[in-house]
Amino acid sequence: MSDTPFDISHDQHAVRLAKLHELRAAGQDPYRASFPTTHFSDEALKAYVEGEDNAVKVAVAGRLVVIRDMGKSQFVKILDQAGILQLYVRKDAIGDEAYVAFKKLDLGDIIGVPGTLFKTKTGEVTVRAESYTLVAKALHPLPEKWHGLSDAEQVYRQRYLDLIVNQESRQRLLLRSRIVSHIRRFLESRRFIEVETPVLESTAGGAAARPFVTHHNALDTDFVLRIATELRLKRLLVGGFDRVFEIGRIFRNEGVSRRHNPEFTMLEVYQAYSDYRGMMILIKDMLTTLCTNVLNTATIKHAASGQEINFAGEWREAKYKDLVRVETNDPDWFERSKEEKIAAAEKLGLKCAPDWEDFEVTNEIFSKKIEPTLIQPTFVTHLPKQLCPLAKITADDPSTIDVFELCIGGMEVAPAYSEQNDPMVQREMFEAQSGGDQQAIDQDFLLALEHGMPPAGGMGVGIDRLCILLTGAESIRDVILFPQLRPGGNA
RNA sequence: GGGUUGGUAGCUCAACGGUAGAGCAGUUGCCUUUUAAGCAAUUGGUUCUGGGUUCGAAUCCCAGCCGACCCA
Repeated sequence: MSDTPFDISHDQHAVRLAKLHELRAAGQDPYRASFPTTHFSDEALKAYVEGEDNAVKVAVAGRLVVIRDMGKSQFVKILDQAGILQLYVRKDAIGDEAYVAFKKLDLGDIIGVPGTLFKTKTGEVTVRAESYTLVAKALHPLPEKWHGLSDAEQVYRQRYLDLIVNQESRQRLLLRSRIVSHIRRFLESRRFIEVETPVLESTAGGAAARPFVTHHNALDTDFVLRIATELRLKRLLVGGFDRVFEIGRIFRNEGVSRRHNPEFTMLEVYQAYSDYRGMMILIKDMLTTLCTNVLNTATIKHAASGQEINFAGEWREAKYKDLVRVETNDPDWFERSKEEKIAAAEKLGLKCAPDWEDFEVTNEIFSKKIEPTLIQPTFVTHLPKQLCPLAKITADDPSTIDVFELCIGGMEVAPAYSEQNDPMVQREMFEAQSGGDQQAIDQDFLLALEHGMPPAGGMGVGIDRLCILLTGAESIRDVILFPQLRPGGNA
């Protein structure tokens, strides 16, 4: 900026603003309304005909992410949704005036380029530019090209920068999109219908969790954000929608951690006339086809343990009580008193609160000592009935329910039940759980059950956790585009 | 909520209590098939904020803000 009275060469934002004003002064619009493209970058690469340089015409557009200036020609790379594409821009091809302007472009600018495909001497399919259009000027510099953006806070707060500059992030989040898409297609192919149920509810049901509370002004009523979609979807079973699913945002007002975001995505599936055994087949088919169709592999590397997780072959099935008996090395564990259980749990290095119920002590052992060791896909079946009031009681053991928890990579990925459809039993289980608090019971749901709900298998799949597993991510924040952070911050 | 740890140039990172540096990016030159392109020159700082200790603080102490990890 030699004609600028002050030296702004150190201030990249000011330099870019000056270029913007220069363009406007020359009568050009640095923010175009549109630019017609013919190919995404991957399509352009495929469209090249081997040995026939400059035979195929394309028009591509994207963000400038690499500029290699060699005087009278430049190699640049643009990034679009599909990936990165190289362009070759020659002074003698686009004209002197346009070339001078092209040299003033900055990394981060978005350009549109018509041209022809050729292969460079190093074998990279490249667009030979015939002209170019600046379609959107970037006023801020991109993060460093080699290391990318590594400040976790900025990665989450300015995800758009992370997506531009960190290709692993980009790939991981695109993969999430494909995973969700596959799940939809898989279920639809089996005649499940996708439905949408309310996020705002009067009572939070279907799970045990603290809800977010909000207020409706016109109705002057408090609502809670849903903590599960279960009770709504079962009403649809009553209504004759025999196979339904919802991929819905769930909100739980609890801590944030590597495994928890206050809002997360849950798939819930219900299939009338099936049961938890039917859900086993469904989830296994869903995950194995997901692996073959989306990941193109039957095994994935488990980031935390380094083990290979194998989705092919038979999946292990184990009863909850058997796993606990083995872990505690006590065949009579379930005959012990609560005090004996607490003593044994503390010997295993666990802390138990004195006000815990008997089953909570056992479950602490399960979730802290057993679940983390279940790396290969494992169906844990027949959980104690206190853990879920919405499932059918096991016929030959009234202390357990007909359910499984699918554990993979040491995490609970999908719980499934034979759904309770006896309205009398359901009411008793709700009352036992709520401790007599009638307000906490969803009376309308019970009324629906009294109209007759077909027997059904139901299942919940934590989409975020599934994505952690399948993408090898270390944190839930890495598979959520915009994870929850405190407002404000430095970025 | 508790413990540990971090915040320095646009980005990635250095700097024993003693003049705050490098690479990339930027700016100015050279270069018409490059691959983190190259060569030469060069600009750029409220060291997160506020207190304190000290002759002197990016560095030590206290508080706060925002993260990360572990635990509850």
